[in-house]
Amino acid sequence: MARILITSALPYINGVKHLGNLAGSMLPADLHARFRRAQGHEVLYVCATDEHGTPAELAAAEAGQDVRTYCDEQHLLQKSVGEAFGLSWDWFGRSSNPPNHRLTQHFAERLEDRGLIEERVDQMVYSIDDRRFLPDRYVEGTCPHCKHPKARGDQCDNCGRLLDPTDLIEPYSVISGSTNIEVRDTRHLYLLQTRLKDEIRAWVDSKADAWPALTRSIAYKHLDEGLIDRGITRDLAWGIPVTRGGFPRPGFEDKVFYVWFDAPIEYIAATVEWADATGGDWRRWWRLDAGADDVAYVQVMGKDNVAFHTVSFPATLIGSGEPWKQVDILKAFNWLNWYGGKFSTSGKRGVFMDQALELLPADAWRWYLTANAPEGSDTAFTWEQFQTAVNKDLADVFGNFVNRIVKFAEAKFDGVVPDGGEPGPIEQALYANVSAKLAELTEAMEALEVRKSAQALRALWVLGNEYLQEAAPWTALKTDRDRAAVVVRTGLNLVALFARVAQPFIPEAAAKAAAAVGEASPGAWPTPDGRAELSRLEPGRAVAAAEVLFRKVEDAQIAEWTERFGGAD
RNA sequence: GGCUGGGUAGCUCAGAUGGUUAGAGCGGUGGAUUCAUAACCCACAGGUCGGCGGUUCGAUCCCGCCCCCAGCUACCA
Repeated sequence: MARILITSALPYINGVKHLGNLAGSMLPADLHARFRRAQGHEVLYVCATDEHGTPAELAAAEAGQDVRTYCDEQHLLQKSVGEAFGLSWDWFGRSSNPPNHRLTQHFAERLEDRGLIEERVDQMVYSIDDRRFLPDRYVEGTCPHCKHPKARGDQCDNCGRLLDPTDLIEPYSVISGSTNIEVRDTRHLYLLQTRLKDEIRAWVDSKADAWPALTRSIAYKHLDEGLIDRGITRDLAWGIPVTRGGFPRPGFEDKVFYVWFDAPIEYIAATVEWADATGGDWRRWWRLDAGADDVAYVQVMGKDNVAFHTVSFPATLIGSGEPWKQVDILKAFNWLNWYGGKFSTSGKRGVFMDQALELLPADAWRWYLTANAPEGSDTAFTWEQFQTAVNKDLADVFGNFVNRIVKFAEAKFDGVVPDGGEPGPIEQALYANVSAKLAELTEAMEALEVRKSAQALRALWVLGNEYLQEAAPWTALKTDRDRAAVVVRTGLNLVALFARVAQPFIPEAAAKAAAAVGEASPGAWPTPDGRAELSRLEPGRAVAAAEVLFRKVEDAQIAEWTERFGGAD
């Protein structure tokens, strides 16, 4: 038994997340957490809302709320939606909570003590009417190169050139539209990553073999281009105050730490929140000097987050000089696309988590999003494919298998696991096939290969249908009741097995399937011994057909949803 | 612009350290079966493996150039 720490990228506080966010971080992390728990490992899966930064302040203002109230509401909303999706967090924290304040300030002070922090003066655009500094992309104006009228301060979307806000012709604030803006000096703290580059590279070298290609290449890209020093504070009101010696840092009273500095620290802080609430020991998971050296730490995220997790956050931890647990496996996902474009909050493109649950149960979405996870490249969401995944895989192959064999047992064997007979050649072949597929599934699950895992699981379900087709208990029953009893007993064992291995993917349906054959769920992850795993249910045990596990999605529903959510352009 | 990843059957994607017939699911066609959610099971798919050129006995897999999509480019997160 091992100890496994799992974190998924923190969802930003600004509204319920769309299916792309779910598919690329929280869901695969949950899949792995459930799998590892079923294997009997000690698992801690933590997540949190990422609450600081400019967008949160602006969204709160737009909602007419103060930021704290806004974040309180959004946090509860995201928490409840996540739970409704079956995300099995051991803790879902908040980056705005006190533990993260303490830890973030600790790291910054610690880094400064070690000579890795420096004050520098930046020039930033200040909007006089908005009374705030503006990040580059919150300034827009006319592109000096192509004359596009809505070029952002960091880049022109029309001609693709990189820009400075001062390059723009007739710049204005995106927030208010005001042209009453100017460039002001502002003092900020910089983390001197240049002094850590050798240590960071050495650390990446030590880890990279275990990382997938996407993760590894992004990490080395940043290292090879050369690390630069990073500003870790911002001119904002909402965030973690900048301290020195435990007191407000002179000259930084109106500044806070940059959201990307404090957000990853929340992985640790969320564990502190968990420990405070449950009496657990957070140091045992995070401090190598407190027993964390045997922890395997898995991070799951979208590809846009990789640099922060392979370079920036490690810089913080390495620079502290303290024995912090660092990531071992870093799994990154590409994007789930929406009909040729992206899912987009502002553009109301795509389906959001709360909306999805209004349409169908979480399991339907969980299955689709894992079986079609954007692993190797960006992946397109289509309603047609979603319908197919639910109808074919879940209803026809899995749901129908459970239903057909349990109903048969009810009709012909008094609703109990039948006794009598001995396994024959067909069962021997089944044992071998099941053993092979179980091994394949387990291997893929351990490697966090999500699509491959889903394929192996489906292949396992197909083995059940193939077996019934070949063994044909309905025919055997006419001449040889013992033979039929063997087949039905084996089939019911398959149901129990399927429920256990399906549980990480589709926990609700797996629990129903397990209950149909009198099993609890979640059950233990099976060994790759097909014979043993299919000989577990004792004869005489009562079984009862569940309600239909998965109802089919009708063409009319797909048409309606396509209409409602935009679907094809 | 630079860097990174991707461009494979109608659709969504696997895969190959270069070598006889490039795979899966879905869709489509044919067949078998009747226990079950008109479900399941079996068989069949000939796609210039983005384009052009090169290396090689041989390239879809190596090299060069080009085109397209995505990400990052450090003050969006």
